[in-house]
Amino acid sequence: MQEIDHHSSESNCSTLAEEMHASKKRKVAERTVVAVKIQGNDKRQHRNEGPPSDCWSWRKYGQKPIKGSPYPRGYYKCSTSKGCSAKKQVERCKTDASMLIITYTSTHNHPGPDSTLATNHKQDPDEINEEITDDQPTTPKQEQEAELTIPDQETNGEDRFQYSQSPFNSNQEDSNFQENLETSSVLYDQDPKPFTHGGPMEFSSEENDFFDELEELPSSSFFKSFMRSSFCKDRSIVNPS
DNA sequence: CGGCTTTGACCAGCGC
DNA sequence: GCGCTGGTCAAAGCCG
Repeated sequence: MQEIDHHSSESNCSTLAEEMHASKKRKVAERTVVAVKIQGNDKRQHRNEGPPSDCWSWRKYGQKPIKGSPYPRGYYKCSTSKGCSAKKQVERCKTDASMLIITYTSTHNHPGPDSTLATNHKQDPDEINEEITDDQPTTPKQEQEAELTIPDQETNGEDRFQYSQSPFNSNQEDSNFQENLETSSVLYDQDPKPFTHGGPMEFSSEENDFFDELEELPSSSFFKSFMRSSFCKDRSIVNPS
């Protein structure tokens, strides 16, 4: 993963970042990295580090031990739609077992889960929060738009999402981040509630629980648009590559 | 019975 | 060119 930068936890996952950088073995079209903090009450996570629910259905197709990490990485494909090429990799931060690093690859080529949201999320919601990175192009306007609207969300509907401090939380880091962007073409930034943002997302009580458990969710603007496109009714696929 | 997980094997990219 | 490592495949078993 060439484009990750988990400052997130400089303290937490510094090694992870290294690992990620080290693992730029495969050239991948587009990736979105999400750091998910798991809670102690998450049985599945603890048992098997199952994939945090993001409203899509995922089928595990592989697991590999990762060099330098005590935890294996799980490989998941989207099973919501047969032809969907969306995949994700789930691994634990080797320095912080409570952190899951989820790397989304490709995008869903079928209508968002919103339709399935209410009925299809068999995977229990886990908590997610994150920090994202991605090389997927998002229109500047979209990003701006998203960022501009965020403050509101931040101040009001915290009920669904709680983002903790992202590693890039400060402006300072943000600027540093920008620098990174310039050199790595990675997009980082954080902001609260990518899901609620944009609106039409409605979650079942189960989902709410899920979100209640969220702790930190720094997300990139791309992530926002990604999630939005992925989870919102009005949007379908962002990038059917 | 269908779908999912597990797991070993295989393939391919990258560094040396 | 070779070895290492990550990513995927596919068979077998499990579970609801």
